[in-house]
Amino acid sequence: MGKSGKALLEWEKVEKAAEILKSVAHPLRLRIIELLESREMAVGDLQEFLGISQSLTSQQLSLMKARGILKSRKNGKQVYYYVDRPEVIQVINCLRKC
Amino acid sequence: MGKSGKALLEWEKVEKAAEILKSVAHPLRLRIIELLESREMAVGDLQEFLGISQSLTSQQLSLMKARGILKSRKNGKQVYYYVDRPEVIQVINCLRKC
DNA sequence: TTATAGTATTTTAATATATAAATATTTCAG
DNA sequence: CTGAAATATTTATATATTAAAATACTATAA
Repeated sequence: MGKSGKALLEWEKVEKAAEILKSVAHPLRLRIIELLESREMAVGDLQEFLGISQSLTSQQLSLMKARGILKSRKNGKQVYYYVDRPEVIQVINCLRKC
Repeated sequence: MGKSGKALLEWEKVEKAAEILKSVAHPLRLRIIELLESREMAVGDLQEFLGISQSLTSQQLSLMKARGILKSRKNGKQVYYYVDRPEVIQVINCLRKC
């Protein structure tokens, strides 16, 4: 089994990983991802669930969408968001275990 | 097996988790944790390995120590740092797999 | 002691993030 | 069309983070 330790991430990947972590390292955003883990949800429902303003909800969603964490789908007047990056769910599961 | 989804984290825990993620969501800090994953290291060695200034090295280490991610041990003039929170290593392993 | 190697802290300036508030856009019912 | 519901964007302000530079601290050798 060759060398003892695991290989380090390349620097570019470290930066990418840090960016993903940053996108998620916020209480509201973590909660949003938890909520979206099992099903897609419309903005309004998320907003109600979180008890925060419409614009704050939308801002957080846009941020995560821009960084590739979430995707969205339009249905009439509603916009449904869902997780597009399974690894962030894994990360949260890691944390949940602690 | 009762309910279908997993339970959401309590709000306090969400905040704590976000704080931990934030402490780690930075390329230099991620790299430092990777380096410390298998062994403790002295500040000077880390500094050389990372190719950054002494004070930046120390600042990052202090930050993570203050947040409970790292601990340190003094030996003469040197200070050795090591990871005190195994879960952050797991999180990084999650990311490495992607 | 004193000099120095190793580390830590403080200060500062630039940049980024968080949030609220106001405004804009889109879609559909009527 | 027009109005209203749902969502998005913009703007402004407060706060936090980043990183460099300068300075301070601490342990040891001499």
